Amino acid sequence: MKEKYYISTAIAYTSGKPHIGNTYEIVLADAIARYKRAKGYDVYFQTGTDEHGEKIELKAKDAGLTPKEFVDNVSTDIKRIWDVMNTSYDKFVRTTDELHEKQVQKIFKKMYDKGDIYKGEYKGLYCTPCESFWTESQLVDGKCPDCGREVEEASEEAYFFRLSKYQDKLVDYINEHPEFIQPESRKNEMLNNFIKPGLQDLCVSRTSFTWGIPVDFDDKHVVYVWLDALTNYITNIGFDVDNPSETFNKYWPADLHLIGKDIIRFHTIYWPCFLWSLDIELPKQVFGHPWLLTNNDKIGKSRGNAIYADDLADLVGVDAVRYYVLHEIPFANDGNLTYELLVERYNSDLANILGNLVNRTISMAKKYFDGVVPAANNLEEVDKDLINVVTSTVSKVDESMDNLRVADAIDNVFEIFRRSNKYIDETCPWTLAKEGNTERLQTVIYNLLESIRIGSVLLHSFLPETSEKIFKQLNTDLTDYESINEFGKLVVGNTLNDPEPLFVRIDKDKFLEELQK
RNA sequence: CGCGGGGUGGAGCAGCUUGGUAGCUCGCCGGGCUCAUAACCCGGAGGUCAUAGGUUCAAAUCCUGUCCCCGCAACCA
Repeated sequence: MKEKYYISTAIAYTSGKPHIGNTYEIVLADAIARYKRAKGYDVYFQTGTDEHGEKIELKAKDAGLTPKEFVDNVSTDIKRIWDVMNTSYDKFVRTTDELHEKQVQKIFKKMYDKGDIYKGEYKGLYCTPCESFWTESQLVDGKCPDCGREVEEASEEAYFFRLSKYQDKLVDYINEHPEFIQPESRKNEMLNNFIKPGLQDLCVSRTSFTWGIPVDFDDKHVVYVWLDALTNYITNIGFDVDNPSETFNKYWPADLHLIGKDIIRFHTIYWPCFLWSLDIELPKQVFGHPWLLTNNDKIGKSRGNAIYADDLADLVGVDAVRYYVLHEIPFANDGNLTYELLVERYNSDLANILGNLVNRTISMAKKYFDGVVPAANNLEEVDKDLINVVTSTVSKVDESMDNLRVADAIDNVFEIFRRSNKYIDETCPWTLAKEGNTERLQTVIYNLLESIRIGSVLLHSFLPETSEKIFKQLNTDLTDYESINEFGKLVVGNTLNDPEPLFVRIDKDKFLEELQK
Protein backbone atom coordinates (compact mmCIF):
# COMPACT_ATOMS: atom_id res chain seq x y z
CA MET A 1 0.00 0.00 0.00
CA LYS A 2 1.12 3.52 -0.77
CA GLU A 3 2.31 5.67 2.07
CA LYS A 4 0.16 8.76 2.59
CA TYR A 5 1.41 12.33 2.55
CA TYR A 6 -0.81 15.17 3.74
CA ILE A 7 0.42 18.65 2.89
CA SER A 8 -1.45 21.90 3.40
CA THR A 9 -0.94 25.57 2.80
CA ALA A 10 -2.34 28.18 5.12
CA ILE A 11 -5.80 29.20 4.04
CA ALA A 12 -5.66 32.62 2.42
CA TYR A 13 -7.53 35.43 4.10
CA THR A 14 -10.20 36.77 1.78
CA SER A 15 -9.62 40.43 2.41
CA GLY A 16 -8.43 40.97 -1.15
CA LYS A 17 -6.60 39.59 -4.14
CA PRO A 18 -3.47 37.65 -3.18
CA HIS A 19 -0.20 39.12 -4.42
CA ILE A 20 2.81 37.23 -5.71
CA GLY A 21 4.15 36.69 -2.21
CA ASN A 22 0.97 34.90 -1.16
CA THR A 23 1.06 32.94 -4.37
CA TYR A 24 4.57 31.73 -3.65
CA GLU A 25 3.22 29.54 -0.89
CA ILE A 26 0.82 27.59 -3.06
CA VAL A 27 3.46 27.10 -5.75
CA LEU A 28 5.97 25.87 -3.19
CA ALA A 29 3.43 23.47 -1.75
CA ASP A 30 2.54 22.34 -5.24
CA ALA A 31 6.14 21.53 -6.06
CA ILE A 32 6.43 19.42 -2.92
CA ALA A 33 3.08 17.73 -3.53
CA ARG A 34 3.94 16.88 -7.14
CA TYR A 35 7.31 15.56 -6.09
CA LYS A 36 5.80 13.32 -3.43
CA ARG A 37 3.25 11.99 -5.90
CA ALA A 38 6.01 11.25 -8.37
CA LYS A 39 7.83 9.36 -5.65
CA GLY A 40 4.77 7.19 -5.22
CA TYR A 41 3.07 8.68 -2.18
CA ASP A 42 -0.68 8.86 -1.82
CA VAL A 43 -0.73 12.65 -1.56
CA TYR A 44 -3.50 14.78 -0.17
CA PHE A 45 -2.85 18.47 -0.83
CA GLN A 46 -5.23 20.97 0.74
CA THR A 47 -5.54 24.71 0.37
CA GLY A 48 -8.36 27.22 0.58
CA THR A 49 -9.63 30.44 2.04
CA ASP A 50 -10.23 31.88 5.49
CA GLU A 51 -13.34 33.98 5.23
CA HIS A 52 -14.61 35.19 8.57
CA GLY A 53 -13.82 38.13 10.79
CA GLU A 54 -14.46 41.72 11.49
CA LYS A 55 -12.16 43.01 8.79
CA ILE A 56 -14.13 41.23 6.12
CA GLU A 57 -17.42 42.42 7.56
CA LEU A 58 -16.14 45.98 7.21
CA LYS A 59 -14.65 45.49 3.75
CA ALA A 60 -17.89 44.05 2.50
CA LYS A 61 -19.81 46.97 3.90
CA ASP A 62 -17.47 49.40 2.12
CA ALA A 63 -18.00 47.52 -1.12
CA GLY A 64 -21.73 47.56 -0.68
CA LEU A 65 -21.94 43.79 -0.53
CA THR A 66 -23.01 41.25 2.02
CA PRO A 67 -20.05 39.50 3.65
CA LYS A 68 -20.99 36.30 1.90
CA GLU A 69 -21.08 37.99 -1.51
CA PHE A 70 -17.76 39.62 -0.78
CA VAL A 71 -15.95 36.42 0.21
CA ASP A 72 -17.53 34.52 -2.65
CA ASN A 73 -15.93 36.97 -5.04
CA VAL A 74 -12.53 36.97 -3.41
CA SER A 75 -12.43 33.24 -2.83
CA THR A 76 -13.30 32.65 -6.48
CA ASP A 77 -10.52 34.97 -7.53
CA ILE A 78 -7.99 33.25 -5.28
CA LYS A 79 -8.96 29.87 -6.62
CA ARG A 80 -8.64 31.22 -10.15
CA ILE A 81 -5.09 32.39 -9.47
CA TRP A 82 -4.16 29.05 -7.90
CA ASP A 83 -5.46 27.44 -11.09
CA VAL A 84 -3.62 29.86 -13.33
CA MET A 85 -0.45 28.83 -11.52
CA ASN A 86 -1.21 25.23 -12.40
CA THR A 87 -1.28 24.01 -8.82
CA SER A 88 -2.45 20.49 -8.18
CA TYR A 89 -4.31 20.83 -4.90
CA ASP A 90 -6.73 18.02 -4.14
CA LYS A 91 -9.15 20.17 -2.20
CA PHE A 92 -9.91 23.87 -1.99
CA VAL A 93 -11.66 24.49 1.30
CA ARG A 94 -13.55 27.50 2.61
CA THR A 95 -14.28 28.32 6.23
CA THR A 96 -17.80 29.23 5.18
CA ASP A 97 -18.44 25.68 4.01
CA GLU A 98 -21.30 24.15 5.94
CA LEU A 99 -19.32 21.10 6.91
CA HIS A 100 -16.57 23.19 8.43
CA GLU A 101 -18.93 25.48 10.30
CA LYS A 102 -20.81 22.58 11.82
CA GLN A 103 -17.65 20.86 12.98
CA VAL A 104 -16.23 24.04 14.44
CA GLN A 105 -19.34 24.42 16.54
CA LYS A 106 -18.98 20.87 17.78
CA ILE A 107 -15.32 21.39 18.53
CA PHE A 108 -16.07 24.56 20.46
CA LYS A 109 -18.72 22.77 22.49
CA LYS A 110 -16.47 19.84 23.24
CA MET A 111 -13.68 22.11 24.46
CA TYR A 112 -16.20 23.99 26.57
CA ASP A 113 -17.60 20.83 28.10
CA LYS A 114 -14.12 19.66 28.82
CA GLY A 115 -13.35 22.89 30.64
CA ASP A 116 -10.68 24.05 28.17
CA ILE A 117 -12.90 26.93 27.10
CA TYR A 118 -14.40 29.20 29.72
CA LYS A 119 -16.28 32.48 29.73
CA GLY A 120 -14.35 35.59 30.73
CA GLU A 121 -13.77 39.21 29.89
CA TYR A 122 -11.71 40.43 27.00
CA LYS A 123 -9.94 43.66 27.81
CA GLY A 124 -8.30 45.75 25.19
CA LEU A 125 -7.81 49.13 23.66
CA TYR A 126 -10.95 50.07 21.83
CA CYS A 127 -11.66 52.66 19.17
CA THR A 128 -15.34 53.49 19.45
CA PRO A 129 -15.89 55.05 16.00
CA CYS A 130 -14.17 52.11 14.30
CA GLU A 131 -15.73 49.59 16.67
CA SER A 132 -12.38 47.83 16.81
CA PHE A 133 -10.05 46.46 19.42
CA TRP A 134 -6.35 47.04 18.89
CA THR A 135 -3.20 45.76 20.50
CA GLU A 136 -0.56 48.06 21.85
CA SER A 137 1.80 47.25 19.00
CA GLN A 138 -0.83 47.96 16.38
CA LEU A 139 -1.37 51.53 17.51
CA VAL A 140 0.17 54.36 15.57
CA ASP A 141 1.46 57.04 17.92
CA GLY A 142 -0.75 55.54 20.57
CA LYS A 143 -3.81 56.10 18.45
CA CYS A 144 -6.16 54.06 16.30
CA PRO A 145 -4.27 52.98 13.17
CA ASP A 146 -7.42 53.31 11.06
CA CYS A 147 -8.79 56.70 11.98
CA GLY A 148 -6.08 58.20 14.15
CA ARG A 149 -8.38 58.91 17.04
CA GLU A 150 -7.88 58.14 20.70
CA VAL A 151 -8.46 54.61 21.91
CA GLU A 152 -9.70 53.66 25.34
CA GLU A 153 -9.66 50.68 27.63
CA ALA A 154 -12.73 48.60 27.11
CA SER A 155 -13.89 45.09 27.72
CA GLU A 156 -16.42 42.66 26.42
CA GLU A 157 -17.62 39.25 27.39
CA ALA A 158 -15.70 36.53 25.61
CA TYR A 159 -14.79 32.88 25.74
CA PHE A 160 -11.20 31.92 26.34
CA PHE A 161 -9.18 28.85 25.58
CA ARG A 162 -6.95 27.61 28.37
CA LEU A 163 -3.59 27.76 26.60
CA SER A 164 -1.85 28.01 29.94
CA LYS A 165 -2.89 24.47 30.76
CA TYR A 166 -0.77 23.06 27.95
CA GLN A 167 2.29 25.21 28.38
CA ASP A 168 4.62 22.67 29.96
CA LYS A 169 3.51 19.96 27.61
CA LEU A 170 4.25 22.24 24.67
CA VAL A 171 7.76 23.06 25.83
CA ASP A 172 8.51 19.36 26.25
CA TYR A 173 7.04 18.51 22.90
CA ILE A 174 9.00 21.13 21.02
CA ASN A 175 12.21 20.13 22.69
CA GLU A 176 11.64 16.46 22.03
CA HIS A 177 10.67 17.03 18.39
CA PRO A 178 13.32 19.30 16.90
CA GLU A 179 11.91 18.72 13.41
CA PHE A 180 8.47 20.03 14.36
CA ILE A 181 9.21 23.71 13.76
CA GLN A 182 11.17 24.57 10.63
CA PRO A 183 13.43 26.39 10.02
CA GLU A 184 14.98 25.67 13.36
CA SER A 185 15.72 29.30 14.20
CA ARG A 186 11.98 29.80 14.55
CA LYS A 187 11.85 27.18 17.24
CA ASN A 188 13.94 29.28 19.58
CA GLU A 189 11.93 32.33 18.74
CA MET A 190 8.75 30.60 19.79
CA LEU A 191 10.17 29.14 22.97
CA ASN A 192 11.93 32.28 24.16
CA ASN A 193 9.46 34.91 23.05
CA PHE A 194 6.15 33.34 23.75
CA ILE A 195 6.12 30.09 25.60
CA LYS A 196 8.69 30.65 28.28
CA PRO A 197 7.35 34.03 29.44
CA GLY A 198 4.05 32.23 30.01
CA LEU A 199 1.11 31.64 27.73
CA GLN A 200 -1.92 33.82 28.11
CA ASP A 201 -5.26 32.23 27.57
CA LEU A 202 -6.57 32.90 24.10
CA CYS A 203 -9.73 34.75 23.28
CA VAL A 204 -11.79 32.47 21.02
CA SER A 205 -15.08 34.32 20.68
CA ARG A 206 -16.34 37.83 20.01
CA THR A 207 -19.58 39.69 20.42
CA SER A 208 -18.57 42.88 18.64
CA PHE A 209 -19.30 41.60 15.17
CA THR A 210 -21.40 38.88 13.62
CA TRP A 211 -19.55 37.62 10.54
CA GLY A 212 -18.37 34.34 11.96
CA ILE A 213 -19.51 30.93 13.03
CA PRO A 214 -22.06 31.31 15.84
CA VAL A 215 -21.37 29.64 19.14
CA ASP A 216 -24.42 27.41 19.12
CA PHE A 217 -25.05 27.41 22.84
CA ASP A 218 -24.54 31.17 23.26
CA ASP A 219 -25.55 32.92 20.09
CA LYS A 220 -24.35 36.41 21.01
CA HIS A 221 -20.89 35.03 20.31
CA VAL A 222 -19.15 34.09 17.12
CA VAL A 223 -16.07 31.86 17.08
CA TYR A 224 -13.02 34.03 16.80
CA VAL A 225 -10.33 33.66 14.21
CA TRP A 226 -7.85 30.96 15.02
CA LEU A 227 -10.15 28.32 16.37
CA ASP A 228 -12.11 28.73 13.16
CA ALA A 229 -9.14 28.98 10.80
CA LEU A 230 -6.73 26.36 12.13
CA THR A 231 -9.31 23.64 12.45
CA ASN A 232 -9.73 23.66 8.65
CA TYR A 233 -6.88 21.19 8.54
CA ILE A 234 -8.97 18.54 10.29
CA THR A 235 -12.60 19.36 9.57
CA ASN A 236 -12.11 19.06 5.84
CA ILE A 237 -10.67 15.60 5.97
CA GLY A 238 -13.57 14.34 8.01
CA PHE A 239 -12.79 15.04 11.63
CA ASP A 240 -15.76 14.75 13.93
CA VAL A 241 -15.56 15.02 17.70
CA ASP A 242 -17.73 11.95 18.11
CA ASN A 243 -16.88 9.91 15.10
CA PRO A 244 -13.86 10.80 12.93
CA SER A 245 -14.14 9.45 9.41
CA GLU A 246 -11.90 6.89 7.78
CA THR A 247 -10.38 9.59 5.63
CA PHE A 248 -9.41 11.47 8.73
CA ASN A 249 -7.83 8.42 10.29
CA LYS A 250 -5.96 7.76 7.09
CA TYR A 251 -4.52 11.22 6.48
CA TRP A 252 -4.11 12.69 9.94
CA PRO A 253 -1.64 13.68 11.31
CA ALA A 254 -0.65 16.01 8.50
CA ASP A 255 2.89 15.56 7.30
CA LEU A 256 3.50 19.21 6.57
CA HIS A 257 1.76 22.49 7.21
CA LEU A 258 3.38 24.98 4.89
CA ILE A 259 2.81 28.52 6.12
CA GLY A 260 4.32 31.99 6.08
CA LYS A 261 6.83 32.83 8.73
CA ASP A 262 4.44 35.43 10.13
CA ILE A 263 1.95 32.86 11.37
CA ILE A 264 4.31 30.30 12.81
CA ARG A 265 3.23 31.30 16.27
CA PHE A 266 -0.35 30.32 15.68
CA HIS A 267 0.57 27.02 14.12
CA THR A 268 3.13 25.98 16.71
CA ILE A 269 1.49 27.27 19.87
CA TYR A 270 -2.27 27.59 19.49
CA TRP A 271 -2.74 24.72 17.10
CA PRO A 272 -0.94 22.05 19.15
CA CYS A 273 -2.93 23.04 22.23
CA PHE A 274 -6.21 22.87 20.35
CA LEU A 275 -5.32 19.44 19.06
CA TRP A 276 -4.37 18.18 22.48
CA SER A 277 -7.64 19.44 23.81
CA LEU A 278 -9.33 17.24 21.21
CA ASP A 279 -7.02 14.33 22.08
CA ILE A 280 -5.56 14.04 18.63
CA GLU A 281 -2.03 13.98 17.31
CA LEU A 282 0.00 16.97 16.18
CA PRO A 283 1.07 17.55 12.58
CA LYS A 284 4.53 16.18 11.96
CA GLN A 285 6.04 19.40 10.74
CA VAL A 286 5.30 23.09 10.39
CA PHE A 287 7.48 24.97 7.95
CA GLY A 288 7.40 28.75 8.08
CA HIS A 289 8.71 29.83 4.71
CA PRO A 290 10.36 33.20 4.13
CA TRP A 291 8.77 35.95 2.14
CA LEU A 292 9.06 37.17 -1.38
CA LEU A 293 9.77 40.87 -1.38
CA THR A 294 9.36 43.22 -4.30
CA ASN A 295 12.22 45.61 -4.80
CA ASN A 296 13.36 44.60 -1.33
CA ASP A 297 10.24 45.98 0.18
CA LYS A 298 7.49 44.13 1.92
CA ILE A 299 4.66 43.60 -0.48
CA GLY A 300 1.47 45.40 0.29
CA LYS A 301 -1.29 47.01 -1.60
CA SER A 302 -1.07 50.07 0.58
CA ARG A 303 2.55 50.43 -0.48
CA GLY A 304 1.50 50.48 -4.08
CA ASN A 305 4.02 47.84 -5.04
CA ALA A 306 1.72 44.89 -5.30
CA ILE A 307 2.59 42.49 -8.08
CA TYR A 308 0.16 39.75 -8.98
CA ALA A 309 0.99 36.29 -10.17
CA ASP A 310 -1.59 36.22 -12.93
CA ASP A 311 -0.29 39.48 -14.39
CA LEU A 312 3.23 38.08 -14.40
CA ALA A 313 2.02 34.87 -15.97
CA ASP A 314 0.48 36.91 -18.78
CA LEU A 315 3.84 38.56 -19.36
CA VAL A 316 6.27 35.64 -19.18
CA GLY A 317 4.21 32.49 -18.81
CA VAL A 318 3.19 30.38 -15.85
CA ASP A 319 6.30 28.24 -15.63
CA ALA A 320 8.60 31.23 -15.70
CA VAL A 321 6.75 32.64 -12.70
CA ARG A 322 6.89 29.29 -10.95
CA TYR A 323 10.57 29.02 -11.71
CA TYR A 324 11.27 32.46 -10.38
CA VAL A 325 9.52 32.11 -7.06
CA LEU A 326 10.78 28.59 -6.45
CA HIS A 327 14.33 29.35 -7.43
CA GLU A 328 14.77 32.79 -5.99
CA ILE A 329 13.69 32.16 -2.43
CA PRO A 330 16.30 30.33 -0.39
CA PHE A 331 15.47 28.07 2.52
CA ALA A 332 15.45 30.60 5.32
CA ASN A 333 15.96 34.07 3.90
CA ASP A 334 13.52 36.31 2.14
CA GLY A 335 13.68 36.41 -1.63
CA ASN A 336 13.40 39.43 -3.83
CA LEU A 337 11.42 40.08 -6.97
CA THR A 338 12.19 42.72 -9.55
CA TYR A 339 11.25 42.76 -13.20
CA GLU A 340 14.93 43.00 -14.11
CA LEU A 341 15.77 39.84 -12.19
CA LEU A 342 12.73 38.10 -13.59
CA VAL A 343 13.86 38.75 -17.17
CA GLU A 344 17.43 37.79 -16.32
CA ARG A 345 16.40 34.45 -14.86
CA TYR A 346 14.05 33.86 -17.73
CA ASN A 347 16.66 34.50 -20.38
CA SER A 348 19.69 32.91 -18.85
CA ASP A 349 18.18 29.87 -17.17
CA LEU A 350 15.01 29.04 -19.02
CA ALA A 351 15.69 30.28 -22.56
CA ASN A 352 19.45 29.82 -22.81
CA ILE A 353 20.39 26.88 -20.67
CA LEU A 354 17.24 24.78 -20.89
CA GLY A 355 15.28 25.92 -23.95
CA ASN A 356 18.26 26.25 -26.21
CA LEU A 357 19.68 22.92 -25.09
CA VAL A 358 16.51 21.06 -25.97
CA ASN A 359 16.24 22.93 -29.24
CA ARG A 360 19.78 22.32 -30.43
CA THR A 361 19.70 18.68 -29.38
CA ILE A 362 16.45 17.85 -31.12
CA SER A 363 17.59 19.81 -34.16
CA MET A 364 20.75 17.74 -34.40
CA ALA A 365 18.82 14.51 -33.99
CA LYS A 366 16.59 15.65 -36.84
CA LYS A 367 19.44 16.72 -39.02
CA TYR A 368 21.72 13.73 -38.49
CA PHE A 369 19.25 10.90 -37.91
CA ASP A 370 15.95 12.10 -39.33
CA GLY A 371 14.66 12.39 -35.80
CA VAL A 372 15.01 8.69 -35.05
CA VAL A 373 16.57 8.00 -31.63
CA PRO A 374 19.94 6.37 -32.34
CA ALA A 375 21.49 3.65 -30.19
CA ALA A 376 24.47 4.44 -27.98
CA ASN A 377 27.68 2.55 -28.61
CA ASN A 378 30.93 2.36 -26.68
CA LEU A 379 31.20 4.86 -23.88
CA GLU A 380 34.18 7.18 -23.51
CA GLU A 381 35.26 9.03 -20.40
CA VAL A 382 33.33 12.15 -21.32
CA ASP A 383 30.17 10.11 -21.72
CA LYS A 384 30.64 8.48 -18.38
CA ASP A 385 31.11 11.83 -16.75
CA LEU A 386 27.87 13.14 -18.23
CA ILE A 387 25.99 10.03 -17.20
CA ASN A 388 27.44 10.24 -13.73
CA VAL A 389 26.25 13.82 -13.31
CA VAL A 390 22.80 12.90 -14.53
CA THR A 391 22.34 9.84 -12.36
CA SER A 392 23.79 11.43 -9.25
CA THR A 393 21.43 14.37 -9.69
CA VAL A 394 18.46 12.10 -9.08
CA SER A 395 19.60 11.39 -5.54
CA LYS A 396 20.67 14.97 -5.00
CA VAL A 397 17.16 16.13 -5.80
CA ASP A 398 15.80 13.59 -3.36
CA GLU A 399 18.04 14.86 -0.64
CA SER A 400 17.18 18.49 -1.29
CA MET A 401 13.47 17.81 -1.35
CA ASP A 402 13.58 15.69 1.79
CA ASN A 403 14.97 18.74 3.53
CA LEU A 404 12.41 21.04 1.90
CA ARG A 405 15.24 22.76 0.03
CA VAL A 406 13.15 23.32 -3.04
CA ALA A 407 15.35 26.06 -4.48
CA ASP A 408 18.35 23.76 -4.18
CA ALA A 409 16.45 20.96 -5.86
CA ILE A 410 15.77 23.10 -8.92
CA ASP A 411 19.43 24.01 -9.07
CA ASN A 412 20.26 20.33 -8.92
CA VAL A 413 18.04 19.68 -11.93
CA PHE A 414 19.56 22.51 -13.92
CA GLU A 415 22.98 21.04 -13.30
CA ILE A 416 21.96 18.33 -15.76
CA PHE A 417 21.16 20.89 -18.41
CA ARG A 418 24.35 22.86 -17.80
CA ARG A 419 26.43 19.71 -18.02
CA SER A 420 24.67 18.69 -21.21
CA ASN A 421 25.50 21.99 -22.89
CA LYS A 422 29.11 21.48 -21.97
CA TYR A 423 28.99 17.93 -23.28
CA ILE A 424 27.95 19.20 -26.68
CA ASP A 425 31.03 21.38 -26.83
CA GLU A 426 33.25 18.58 -25.65
CA THR A 427 32.00 16.13 -28.23
CA CYS A 428 31.36 18.50 -31.17
CA PRO A 429 28.65 16.46 -32.91
CA TRP A 430 28.89 18.62 -36.05
CA THR A 431 32.49 17.58 -36.45
CA LEU A 432 31.61 13.94 -35.99
CA ALA A 433 28.99 14.36 -38.70
CA LYS A 434 31.49 15.91 -41.10
CA GLU A 435 34.00 13.17 -40.43
CA GLY A 436 31.31 10.59 -41.00
CA ASN A 437 31.86 9.11 -37.55
CA THR A 438 28.30 7.89 -37.27
CA GLU A 439 28.95 5.43 -34.51
CA ARG A 440 30.29 8.09 -32.18
CA LEU A 441 27.63 10.58 -33.24
CA GLN A 442 24.91 8.10 -32.36
CA THR A 443 26.29 7.73 -28.87
CA VAL A 444 26.51 11.46 -28.31
CA ILE A 445 23.00 12.21 -29.52
CA TYR A 446 21.53 9.35 -27.55
CA ASN A 447 23.22 10.47 -24.34
CA LEU A 448 21.98 13.99 -24.84
CA LEU A 449 18.41 12.95 -25.49
CA GLU A 450 18.42 10.64 -22.50
CA SER A 451 19.92 13.30 -20.24
CA ILE A 452 17.23 15.72 -21.29
CA ARG A 453 14.54 13.13 -20.69
CA ILE A 454 15.77 12.41 -17.18
CA GLY A 455 16.12 16.11 -16.46
CA SER A 456 12.61 16.63 -17.68
CA VAL A 457 11.23 13.93 -15.39
CA LEU A 458 12.89 15.66 -12.45
CA LEU A 459 11.71 19.04 -13.67
CA HIS A 460 8.09 18.01 -13.75
CA SER A 461 7.41 18.76 -10.07
CA PHE A 462 8.52 22.35 -10.54
CA LEU A 463 7.64 23.25 -14.13
CA PRO A 464 5.00 20.72 -15.16
CA GLU A 465 4.00 22.42 -18.40
CA THR A 466 7.56 22.80 -19.65
CA SER A 467 8.36 19.25 -18.69
CA GLU A 468 5.39 18.00 -20.68
CA LYS A 469 6.43 20.06 -23.70
CA ILE A 470 9.83 18.43 -23.58
CA PHE A 471 8.29 14.96 -23.37
CA LYS A 472 6.19 15.82 -26.36
CA GLN A 473 9.22 16.83 -28.41
CA LEU A 474 10.99 13.68 -27.31
CA ASN A 475 7.82 11.80 -28.13
CA THR A 476 8.25 9.62 -25.09
CA ASP A 477 5.93 8.25 -22.44
CA LEU A 478 8.78 7.31 -20.13
CA THR A 479 7.98 10.08 -17.72
CA ASP A 480 7.78 8.52 -14.28
CA TYR A 481 10.38 8.18 -11.56
CA GLU A 482 10.86 4.50 -12.21
CA SER A 483 12.08 5.34 -15.67
CA ILE A 484 15.03 7.30 -14.33
CA ASN A 485 16.46 4.83 -11.86
CA GLU A 486 19.03 4.03 -14.50
CA PHE A 487 20.46 5.83 -17.50
CA GLY A 488 19.54 4.49 -20.91
CA LYS A 489 15.84 3.71 -20.90
CA LEU A 490 14.93 6.07 -23.72
CA VAL A 491 13.69 3.81 -26.50
CA VAL A 492 15.94 3.51 -29.52
CA GLY A 493 14.29 3.74 -32.93
CA ASN A 494 11.49 6.00 -31.77
CA THR A 495 10.87 9.13 -33.84
CA LEU A 496 11.10 12.56 -32.24
CA ASN A 497 8.68 15.40 -32.90
CA ASP A 498 9.79 18.69 -34.40
CA PRO A 499 11.66 21.07 -32.14
CA GLU A 500 9.70 24.01 -30.81
CA PRO A 501 11.22 26.78 -28.72
CA LEU A 502 10.27 26.33 -25.06
CA PHE A 503 11.04 29.89 -24.01
CA VAL A 504 11.42 32.71 -26.49
CA ARG A 505 14.04 35.14 -25.33
CA ILE A 506 12.81 38.43 -23.93
CA ASP A 507 14.31 41.76 -24.90
CA LYS A 508 14.88 43.23 -21.48
CA ASP A 509 14.81 46.89 -22.48
CA LYS A 510 11.68 46.54 -24.55
CA PHE A 511 10.07 44.51 -21.79
CA LEU A 512 10.76 47.12 -19.15
CA GLU A 513 9.64 49.84 -21.50
CA GLU A 514 6.34 48.07 -22.09
CA LEU A 515 5.78 47.91 -18.35
CA GLN A 516 6.01 51.65 -18.05
CA LYS A 517 2.91 52.08 -20.15
C1' C B 1 20.57 45.09 28.70
C1' G B 2 13.29 41.82 25.27
C1' C B 3 14.01 37.58 21.40
C1' G B 4 15.93 36.13 16.79
C1' G B 5 18.17 36.52 11.71
C1' G B 6 21.70 39.02 8.74
C1' G B 7 26.11 42.29 6.93
C1' U B 8 31.18 37.73 1.71
C1' G B 9 34.23 40.74 -5.50
C1' G B 10 29.06 45.44 -9.59
C1' A B 11 24.06 42.40 -8.28
C1' G B 12 21.96 37.99 -5.81
C1' C B 13 23.55 34.01 -2.76
C1' A B 14 26.61 29.44 -0.68
C1' G B 15 30.49 28.43 2.77
C1' C B 16 30.42 29.19 9.23
C1' U B 17 27.79 23.08 12.90
C1' U B 18 33.13 19.40 12.15
C1' G B 19 38.85 26.29 11.84
C1' G B 20 43.62 25.07 7.07
C1' U B 21 43.89 27.17 -1.20
C1' A B 22 37.00 32.22 -0.60
C1' G B 23 32.77 28.85 -4.16
C1' C B 24 28.16 29.46 -7.32
C1' U B 25 24.64 32.21 -10.63
C1' C B 26 24.10 36.89 -13.23
C1' G B 27 26.84 41.11 -15.22
C1' C B 28 31.75 42.81 -17.42
C1' C B 29 36.42 41.77 -20.56
C1' G B 30 39.08 38.33 -23.84
C1' G B 31 39.09 33.74 -26.59
C1' G B 32 36.76 29.23 -28.92
C1' C B 33 32.79 26.98 -31.67
C1' U B 34 28.83 27.19 -35.36
C1' C B 35 24.35 22.14 -33.88
C1' A B 36 21.11 25.91 -31.58
C1' U B 37 16.70 30.78 -29.29
C1' A B 38 23.20 36.67 -31.10
C1' A B 39 22.29 31.02 -27.69
C1' C B 40 26.66 27.31 -26.05
C1' C B 41 31.93 26.27 -24.17
C1' C B 42 36.77 28.04 -22.09
C1' G B 43 39.77 31.77 -19.73
C1' G B 44 40.31 36.57 -17.09
C1' A B 45 39.64 41.05 -14.06
C1' G B 46 37.24 42.16 -9.52
C1' G B 47 36.59 40.57 -2.48
C1' U B 48 41.60 43.49 3.93
C1' C B 49 34.56 37.86 3.93
C1' A B 50 30.71 45.22 8.26
C1' U B 51 34.31 46.90 12.01
C1' A B 52 37.87 46.63 16.45
C1' G B 53 40.17 43.17 19.47
C1' G B 54 41.00 37.99 21.34
C1' U B 55 41.99 32.43 21.03
C1' U B 56 45.16 29.49 17.55
C1' C B 57 50.78 27.31 13.99
C1' A B 58 46.28 28.81 11.16
C1' A B 59 39.65 32.31 11.31
C1' A B 60 34.81 34.23 6.58
C1' U B 61 34.50 29.99 9.95
C1' C B 62 35.31 29.99 17.41
C1' C B 63 35.00 34.14 21.53
C1' U B 64 34.19 39.53 23.00
C1' G B 65 33.01 44.74 21.99
C1' U B 66 31.04 48.31 18.33
C1' C B 67 28.20 50.03 13.98
C1' C B 68 24.39 49.17 10.46
C1' C B 69 19.91 46.29 8.18
C1' C B 70 15.63 43.15 8.97
C1' G B 71 11.81 40.15 11.37
C1' C B 72 9.01 39.01 15.92
C1' A B 73 7.18 41.29 20.55
C1' A B 74 0.55 37.54 21.66
C1' C B 75 -5.44 37.71 20.61
C1' C B 76 -3.88 41.52 13.37
C1' A B 77 -4.91 37.77 9.25
